[in-house]
Amino acid sequence: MSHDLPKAYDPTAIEDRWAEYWVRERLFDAPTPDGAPAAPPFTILLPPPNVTGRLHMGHMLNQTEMDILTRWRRMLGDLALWLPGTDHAGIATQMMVERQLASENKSRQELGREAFVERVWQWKQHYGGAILDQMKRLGASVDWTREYFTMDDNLSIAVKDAFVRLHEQGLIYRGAYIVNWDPVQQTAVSDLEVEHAERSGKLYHLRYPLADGSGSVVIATTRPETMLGDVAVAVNPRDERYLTLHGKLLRLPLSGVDSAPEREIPVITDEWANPEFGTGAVKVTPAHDPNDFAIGERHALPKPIIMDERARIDLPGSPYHGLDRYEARERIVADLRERDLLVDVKEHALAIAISQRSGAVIEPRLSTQWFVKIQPLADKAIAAVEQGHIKFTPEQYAKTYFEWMRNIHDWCISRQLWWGHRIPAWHCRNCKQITVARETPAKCSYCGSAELDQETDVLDTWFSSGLLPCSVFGWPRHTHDLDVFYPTQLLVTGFDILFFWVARMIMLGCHFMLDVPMADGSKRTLKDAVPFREVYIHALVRDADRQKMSKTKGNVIDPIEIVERYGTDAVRFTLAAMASPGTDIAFSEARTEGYRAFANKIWNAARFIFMNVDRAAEAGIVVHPKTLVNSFGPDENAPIEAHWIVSRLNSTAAEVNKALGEYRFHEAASLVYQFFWGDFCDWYLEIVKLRLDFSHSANQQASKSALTTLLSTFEAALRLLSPFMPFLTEELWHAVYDGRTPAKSIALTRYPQPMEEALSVTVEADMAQLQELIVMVRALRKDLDVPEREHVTIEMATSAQVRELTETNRAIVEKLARVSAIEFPPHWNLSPANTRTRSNFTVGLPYEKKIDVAVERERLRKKLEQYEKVLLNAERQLDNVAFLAKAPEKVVSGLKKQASEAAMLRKETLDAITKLEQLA
RNA sequence: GGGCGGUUAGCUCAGUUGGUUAGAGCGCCUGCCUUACAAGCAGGAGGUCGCAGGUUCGAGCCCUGCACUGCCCA
Repeated sequence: MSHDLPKAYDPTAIEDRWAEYWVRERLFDAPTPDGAPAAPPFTILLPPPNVTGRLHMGHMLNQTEMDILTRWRRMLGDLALWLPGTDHAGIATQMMVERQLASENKSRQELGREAFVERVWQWKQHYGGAILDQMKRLGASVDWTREYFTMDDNLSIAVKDAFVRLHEQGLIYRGAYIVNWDPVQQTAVSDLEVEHAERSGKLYHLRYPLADGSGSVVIATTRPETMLGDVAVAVNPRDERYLTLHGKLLRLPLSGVDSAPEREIPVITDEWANPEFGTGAVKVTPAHDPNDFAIGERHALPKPIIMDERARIDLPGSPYHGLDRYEARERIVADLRERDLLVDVKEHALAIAISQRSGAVIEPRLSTQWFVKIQPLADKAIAAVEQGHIKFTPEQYAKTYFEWMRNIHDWCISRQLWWGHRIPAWHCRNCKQITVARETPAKCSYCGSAELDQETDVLDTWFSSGLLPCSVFGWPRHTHDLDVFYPTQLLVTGFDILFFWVARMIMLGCHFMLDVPMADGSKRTLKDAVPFREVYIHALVRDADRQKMSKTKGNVIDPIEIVERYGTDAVRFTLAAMASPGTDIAFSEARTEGYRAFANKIWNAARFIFMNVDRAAEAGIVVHPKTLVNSFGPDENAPIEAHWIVSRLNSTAAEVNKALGEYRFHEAASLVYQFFWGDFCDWYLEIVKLRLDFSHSANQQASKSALTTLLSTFEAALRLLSPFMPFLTEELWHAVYDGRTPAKSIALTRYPQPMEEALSVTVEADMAQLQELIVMVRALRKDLDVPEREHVTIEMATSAQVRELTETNRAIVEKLARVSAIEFPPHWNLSPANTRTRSNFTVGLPYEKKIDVAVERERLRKKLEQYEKVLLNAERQLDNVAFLAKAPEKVVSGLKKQASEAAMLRKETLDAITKLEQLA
């Protein structure tokens, strides 16, 4: 047996090897079954990381959770399919390549669209696999044969098809509206890609003179430069200050172009004007403000655009033409001041919109874009969750989801980028009509002209990723994959893309899949049209001080670096152990260090076990690994620790399975941890050392039985731990079988399931009794300063039952508490300092120690206080008639028992104090 | 402004429909190189569960108010 394990666990020595093995052997491929699947499918889709991305802690948390669940479900026997892939990430990728071009002093405009897109593909071939390679290294158990990229041909077909269908259904329209314009990227971005921040700014009070020279109006604005696009000044109709001005014309200062006079604009009345804000009079710039746009619509005002795509003033002939918006602001303010039209400048906190991608301040801008009429899709998406076809964990996210979905706006899906799915619409040069089609049309479907130009805009990236749950399985074709794997079971993701992606998948999935019949040909209902049945939303990974990680703060933790230092398993375990639903994770290296120690602990337990297997083999006792896969249980005559550890294993398995089913990763992880370290190593291994005597004089049958239970329990415990620590368990599991494993990987074995017959309440209670005794003796030894290595005699006073238990298991107590003899004297002569009392027994240790009466008195006083507190609390309730009448019997009897125990302990302690005072 | 959360040991967090002495990891103190493991073993200290009321036989958990704090949306 290759049992020469190094003394300390070194993850770097084994992880690469297994990561490569898993991929090479295609262990996690889930080929499409012929016909109906034999096992229930467990399908899960990786939220596709940006193809430009590098793995960060959020990814690692997300993937750890998915991997734990997928490995678990696979080990439960499900047909587990985890699909990996990347997102083409329109803006991010385009930016990346443009930056690369810039370093070569080139621009995409110089290159031209076709060459630029070609260049992006080259970039993708080169660097696009980085994040998936990292995933491979971390051992994600995905099916690599099904890897997708959102710009793949088949997924592009789905995108085109979805667009055309929505268009045919009248759910796509094109129109001029105010959008969030990113002047750096020069594209529209969605509301969701815009962040709001508070900045200190200024509120300018400007005077607009009346055209007839009879006076003026003072308006307040935070953006004076937009005055060049003003078409009116609005006042509230009920604002008495301005009643006389209704309908009058104002002369708009600085609006002269070339030698033309300044424009005249009307004073209009609109409820939007808030008498409380500023001066109560507000300028109206319909092309550069969403609210002003609405006013413009209501009053049929013109909507002149005064800035170009880069947010520079675009008014040929104006002295401000060509100026950047902020430069223009300064100039305009200066010019107004010079003309005495600047009345006041006040400090003002303003909310500004920032483009998430480029960091540029968003310029609201009137432009022609493509939109999805979202209400019909949202209605289905709301119904799907309301009717329980999709379940959120934590539940509160359903509320957030509803809130957003019920206040949804039409979705602007066009982007002025080159990298992405080009909108399948063709403009006719002749009749100006638009032809939308799946294939490039030869002629205009309106006038028949062949002079067609394809729309230059591309689709929002989320339009394609929103289709993934259908498109990865071949939609719009009705494939067998769709029959088998759709809907997916689960989506694991972060709350930050709840609206971006989760909501859109639900909308698009519900909308399109309703038209795809079920495998048996029956009509699909909403229940099976949903893209996934459950959504588990995880929290944010923060740094150890709970700060959000950010590049600017410099507190970003690189998961790969941490993995290299502590091992993948330790990092995974840290994330799992801290992943309590709904709570952000403050990632702490101290915890990871602790879990590396845990891995090391298991490693060393294995070394100990293998050492004994080898020793046994030398004595001719061979435990065949083959027997291990069968259900096992110690024989009737086996000692208590054998029955106990098997019972603990089974109850732990029951709890872990339950916890994983409810996405309680932290609970599952700590249960396994507790079992492996606490029960298995601290207690069972120490006890079992008593049985591993393979000399000829020993009872070989008993030794063999002990070794079998030891090895079997360990093997099962490895399986229990495997989804959390796949590398370590894979390595040790192969070692357990000495290369003759029953499967290619521990990941392909079965997850431990609780067996009723292996659970024993009695054994667990008896063992708890022994543990309590051992802990008491150890504590007494410490108090009495007994040297660590010295063996001592102990005395006990207890019931016949506990006495029998203790005598039967004398060897255990003697070994674990370093006891040489246990006596049951008829009379108790030991001093209080040498005595400890628990509810079921009193134990004493005859040992001379100069007693510090003060210390001992203080110790007893504290104990007394504790018992009295418990007693008081119990009596208070037991004296209460209402409590006795209303509380459940179990609580009452439990409390009675507790009260009598506390009373007894209290008396013992009081006696001890009395004796102590006599000594002093 | 609207919505959703959080406040429990020095730190980071658990605590499932209210029910018997509120737990864990790390850190801290003390003693041990006990031949699987010093990345270890053993023992220990440490909490009036943010504050104030209320409901209940019973509240860390439910209700109201307050304070502080985080996030989302407008």
